Amino acid sequence: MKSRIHDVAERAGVSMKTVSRVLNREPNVSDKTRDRVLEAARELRYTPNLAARGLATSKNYLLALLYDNVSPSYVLKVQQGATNICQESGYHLLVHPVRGSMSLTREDFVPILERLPVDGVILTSPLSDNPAMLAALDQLNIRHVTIGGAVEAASCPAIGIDNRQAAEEMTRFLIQSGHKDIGFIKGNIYHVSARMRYEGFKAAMAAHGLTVNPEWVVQGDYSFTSGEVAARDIFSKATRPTAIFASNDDMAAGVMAIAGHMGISVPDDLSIGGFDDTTTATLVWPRLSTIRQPVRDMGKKAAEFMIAPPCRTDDAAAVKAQRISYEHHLIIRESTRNI
Amino acid sequence: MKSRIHDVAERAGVSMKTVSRVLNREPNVSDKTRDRVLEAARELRYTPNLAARGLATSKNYLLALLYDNVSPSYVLKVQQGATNICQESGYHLLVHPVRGSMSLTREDFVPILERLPVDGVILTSPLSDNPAMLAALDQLNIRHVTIGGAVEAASCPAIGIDNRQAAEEMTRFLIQSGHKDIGFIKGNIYHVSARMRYEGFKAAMAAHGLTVNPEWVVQGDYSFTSGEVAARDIFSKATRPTAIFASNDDMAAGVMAIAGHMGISVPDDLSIGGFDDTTTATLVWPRLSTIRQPVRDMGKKAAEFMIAPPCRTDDAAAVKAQRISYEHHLIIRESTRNI
DNA sequence: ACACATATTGACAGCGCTGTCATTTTTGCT
DNA sequence: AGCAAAAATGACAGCGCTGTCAATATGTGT
Repeated sequence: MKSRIHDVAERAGVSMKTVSRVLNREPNVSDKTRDRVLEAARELRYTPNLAARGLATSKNYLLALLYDNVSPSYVLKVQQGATNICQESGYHLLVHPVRGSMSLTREDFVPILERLPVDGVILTSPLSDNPAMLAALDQLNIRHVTIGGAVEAASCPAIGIDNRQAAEEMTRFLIQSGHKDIGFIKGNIYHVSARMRYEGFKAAMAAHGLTVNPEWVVQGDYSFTSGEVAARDIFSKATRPTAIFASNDDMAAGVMAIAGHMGISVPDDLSIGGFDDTTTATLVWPRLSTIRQPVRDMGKKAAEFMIAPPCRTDDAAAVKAQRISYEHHLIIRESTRNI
Repeated sequence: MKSRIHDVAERAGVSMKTVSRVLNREPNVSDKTRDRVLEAARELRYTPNLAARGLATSKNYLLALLYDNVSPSYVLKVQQGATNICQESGYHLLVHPVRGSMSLTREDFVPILERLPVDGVILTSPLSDNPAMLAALDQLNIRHVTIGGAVEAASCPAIGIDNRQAAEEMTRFLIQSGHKDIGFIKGNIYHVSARMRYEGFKAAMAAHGLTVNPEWVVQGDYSFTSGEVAARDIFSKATRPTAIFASNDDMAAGVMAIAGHMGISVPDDLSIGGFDDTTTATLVWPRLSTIRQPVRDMGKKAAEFMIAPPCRTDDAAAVKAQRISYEHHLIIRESTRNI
């Protein structure tokens, strides 16, 4: 039924070790032998036994993707990218939700991580910036990479975008569309990305000599509902902004829902900007102008980092090469207009 | 650093085999010994080596969740349920997208499945009803369970809801709200669920002596965009229905977008019913009336089936117990109203 | 043709665990 | 107490693979 390396070796007339060498692309195998082995393997539909290989090499050929509470489409895209790369390298991806990560301590994470039989962990925001998680990973000496967290200051491979600059760009776009009265909905306080986006917003406003009306700046948590709450809050003030920049799409959708509810027309009475270009952005009507990040590519790159042999931590250049800021793109749709 | 079963055995003053027995909850261990072993294991922070265990038992302690193109929130919920159960049993979940599954043949699936080092596969719709996939699974003798496919006729453990009855219920609700002119948007033709929902719709209409206007029945594919296209189509006819039942939430959202675009007010001019109660349903405004299925529970049950020892296929009662129809619930929100 | 360096190949142990089966201990009963 | 049956425990092999290192084949320079 299931063929072993032994069978392939016999069929090819070589030793098991030679088969192993061919299969693992080790050097020092003559071309003739290699071909013979590959053919035998193909004929026997041989596939290596992961467990045995793992036992012998003390590798698991498994990566874990950890997430908490991010939008489904975001996780799924990261997942797709990572899975792609894993497949190419004979790895597999374990997906693991972590609930309520923000109230967990290092001691809570350790047992979770301990029983994850993986060679590397991919963290998505807000886990990316969770010091307890990072400490647990370090303690257990598990390789990891973060997505969507702080990139510059990262103590491990980190992948993200320049949230500050992206938020500036969106804000600038709104300003250039004629908006002066712009509201802002802040994201989850635990996400570094949320802070950076707010910074970017303030910077762009200041750069154009506009003042930020504190009544129109509301704390959200990246959820649709928090967007609704924030919108209600803003609309309850004496004056109304002509545009609202929500720091993610879900919250922007929340604003839109409330606007719809209150008979405020988007984009005629109110322009709305989002962030992330998740499926939500095109699901609502009018569709959201937003910032797109190459999430799938980020997932790919993360998996690549985890699969590649670890770079020596004393090689500063190599370490730095593991901190990557991807390009973002401003996507203009129907939720914003010139005034 | 990493402790092995050997260390635990030494510390507890017993043989490795006894430790193994305790850890695997095998019978025939005295309580005193068990306690001693468990304590030793705890002190040493012992966690079993999956690879070694897998090699010895020729099990992998891994399940795979295969999906193609379903809505992200749906997959993620199934995933959460399955992961829960896996964790309890020391299993792990591999998540694996399969793109364009409908044009793939058995020969295409075999290599994909072959290199999946798992003990069981969980299929979500439309994979659940894909004969090529099921054939490949059978050929490779891989245990599997389907979610959201046909339940009654299934040749393997199958989990779902009664789509027909659920669709009837939604239709009945619309009719009882005073609607007589009801349009229907059909789901992806490859999904058995889509056919059943359409059947249910027709049945309910017939049961109330209402005729289905073929101009208002449009083929969709479960995507948001197809909902938009279908809506445009329906709205281009001479007369307009007072309600549209889209066979999933994404398409319903598409209808809503077009309605918004065309100045058709929901629910005043048009009631819209969805299906699935995904996050989309509460993301749009007005929120969708829809049918909720216990997706997370279904994921849990699926994992349970795969982890439990296989039931003898000659035991008809046990086989039948592996075909489960969950209860659904009609959720009434703001997208529908009495007329 | 020879000695030597280099490239290729193979024998074998052992990764950490569990299944089998033999051995020892406990229990129940007369 | 004495015996058989049952329960608890342990010794050991081996799951399928790769790392180590020794053995063999091939090539090079004289």
